[in-house]
Amino acid sequence: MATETVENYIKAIYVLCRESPSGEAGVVRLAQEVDVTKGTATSMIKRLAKLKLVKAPRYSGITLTTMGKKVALDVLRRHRIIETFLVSTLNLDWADVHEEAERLEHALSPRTLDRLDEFLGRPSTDPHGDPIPSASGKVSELRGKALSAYIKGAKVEIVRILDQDRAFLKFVAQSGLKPGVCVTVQALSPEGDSITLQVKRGQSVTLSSSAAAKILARLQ
Amino acid sequence: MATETVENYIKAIYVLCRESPSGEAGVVRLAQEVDVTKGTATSMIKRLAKLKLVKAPRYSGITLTTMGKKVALDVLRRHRIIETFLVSTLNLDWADVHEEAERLEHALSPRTLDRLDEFLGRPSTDPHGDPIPSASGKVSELRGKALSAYIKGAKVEIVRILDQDRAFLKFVAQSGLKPGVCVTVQALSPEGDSITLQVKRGQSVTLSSSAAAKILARLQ
DNA sequence: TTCAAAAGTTTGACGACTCAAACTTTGTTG
DNA sequence: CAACAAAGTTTGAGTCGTCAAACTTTTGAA
Ligand SMILES: [Mn+2]
Ligand SMILES: [Mn+2]
Ligand SMILES: [Mn+2]
Ligand SMILES: [Mn+2]
Repeated sequence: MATETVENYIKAIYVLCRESPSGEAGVVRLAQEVDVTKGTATSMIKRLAKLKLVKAPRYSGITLTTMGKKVALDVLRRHRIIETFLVSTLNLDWADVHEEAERLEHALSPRTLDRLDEFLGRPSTDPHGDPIPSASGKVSELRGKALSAYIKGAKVEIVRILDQDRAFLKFVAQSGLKPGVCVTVQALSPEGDSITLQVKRGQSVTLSSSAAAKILARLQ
Repeated sequence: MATETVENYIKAIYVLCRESPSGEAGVVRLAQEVDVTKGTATSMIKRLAKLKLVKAPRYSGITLTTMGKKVALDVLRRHRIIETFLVSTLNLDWADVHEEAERLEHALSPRTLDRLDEFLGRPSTDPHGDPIPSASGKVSELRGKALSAYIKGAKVEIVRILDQDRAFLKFVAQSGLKPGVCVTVQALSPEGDSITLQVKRGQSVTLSSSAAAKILARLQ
């Protein structure tokens, strides 16, 4: 089995590859993500390559091998099932569960994970709207577009928040923008670089475009 | 915070001290318990002493400091609450949960532990009858005497199994001797070194004295 | 009392993970 | 194109946790 550290690097590489248009991860971003120096990240990447989990040509981008992807989706599945449990069963705060799951994801056996999944009713997304990979390693990442991509008057349902940052999540929850909530695009201001949403009758929220880009929604 | 390895050593030392009549742990037994060589255990003990978690005079017995005891009870609390959850909520097998808790016990934050404890209704013992230390670090170890200590005809209730070994736990469960069950001492055979119990009307079980010594019960 | 076996310690070495700091390559940009 | 910043790599060193094997101390039988 991959060590806890290895799992963390692989998961981070997976997420970075998703995010980047080139589909490759970079050393500096990876180092930031796992909170080590870039030298440390470089040496770990060499080890991951030896373990056949990544491909990393010298001075070039990092990508996961098929095996690496499998490990990443496995960790992600554990992470998201745990988050779901912490929120829906133990009533922990939406914004706090990421950190906790970050540790617990490495300590669950397959059997216990499956029992937990069963207990939760086999959920398809976690509390942030992130899709939960299946036990066989399949995941449907595509659901919804960024709030900033909709036109004025659009009635949409929030489906996913693409950010684990506690402060951001607190703000999102405060604004009543959790997944499942329906909102209307009230105004778009390219000059002001912002978007205004009507959450409920009489309650509206203004977000910067960069914030709106991290909130996915779908029509109706 | 103490590292996972440190927590495991401290917990093992606590348990060994409980078990031994002298109240002290030995290096060889400790090494067995945490599954390392005795040389490794010795060097770890030196580190634990530097951390002020144990007292360990050279060539003599190991004891926990007040701080060490606090750490041990904290880990034990986490371990037992997790075992309770795994059995009573996720329906995992009585005999399997020890291993699982052995890993999870190091990954729970105090807040999550408390929520879990609350969710479970603040249980006072785990599925094996082991007492759960309070959040403030108090525990009542004394409850019941070994089955082998009762006289013929005694009607007793099983309260605790002093062994985490899977095979033994499977056997105990098979025999219907889980905590909470009431049995009658049917026969004692000092020659045969065994004890026979009536579990239900018509169903009886014979145990060796050494097995019976690991099962605690109380009158009535 | 003696002395072997058991208990405990020391030594030298290793793998995993990390850092700081010096270094090399790559990609812009004037 | 030159040169410079950003990205990536290398080097040397340190901590943690571990082993095997040689060593020392304690202890309990003969
Ligand atoms: Mn993690
Ligand atoms: Mn999430
Ligand atoms: Mn453990
Ligand atoms: Mn137990």
